[in-house]
Amino acid sequence: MRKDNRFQAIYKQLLTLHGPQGWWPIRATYHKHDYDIPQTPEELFEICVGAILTQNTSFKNVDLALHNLREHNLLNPQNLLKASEILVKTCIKASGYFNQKTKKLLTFTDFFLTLNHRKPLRNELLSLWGIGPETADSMLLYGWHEPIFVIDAYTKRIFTHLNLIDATFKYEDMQAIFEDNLPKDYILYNEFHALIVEHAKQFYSKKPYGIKCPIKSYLA
DNA sequence: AGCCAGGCTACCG
DNA sequence: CGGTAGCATGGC
Repeated sequence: MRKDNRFQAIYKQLLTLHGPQGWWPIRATYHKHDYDIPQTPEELFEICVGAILTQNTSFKNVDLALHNLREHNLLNPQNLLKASEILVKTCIKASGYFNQKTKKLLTFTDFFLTLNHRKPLRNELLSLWGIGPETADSMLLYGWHEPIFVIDAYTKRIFTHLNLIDATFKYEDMQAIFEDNLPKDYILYNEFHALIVEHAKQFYSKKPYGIKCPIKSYLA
């Protein structure tokens, strides 16, 4: 099947508009031209924790939570499991849904330790309570450098607005459209998703969505 | 003062 | 199967 080259063209447009984003932030720092993150097991764990905490939550609030966890030396799987639930909840309070997210973190951390440094399968992540497709794919992409395209609310909003995907498609169907129309490239998927988020924050955060979106005139 | 944020689960018809 | 209430806080 031939590729729809509009997907890669939009990527290039977004990169020109916003510049490299350098996800995933580690210790609140974006690494604009460094795609070799994480570099240590603890950085990998921090990415996974951040992926859970950022569910339906701005990363600003997540950053406050990560800071508290770091202060208490809890960005470490063994220490996190040893800590009291009260302490964990207190640390992550700013990221919202702290009761649910504490349970999610502990469930995930149990599983993380059983990995013994191997990469998890997507289905293994999805089987965990509290890990859905976006969280699993974010971990696999940004943590384990698996070339897998992350679909989030912003991606759906922008690309349905641009009439490039059907709003009724399910997660994996939308993901397949991106992956079928793009080279299977970790760095491309890494940047593209980050650029989508930045672009959505600028042009698709409040209704009516996309009014001043420069990509629209480019496509037309 | 609302509305929104880098979702997921449980439960309903 | 699709649709949606509930979860919770901080920023703007």
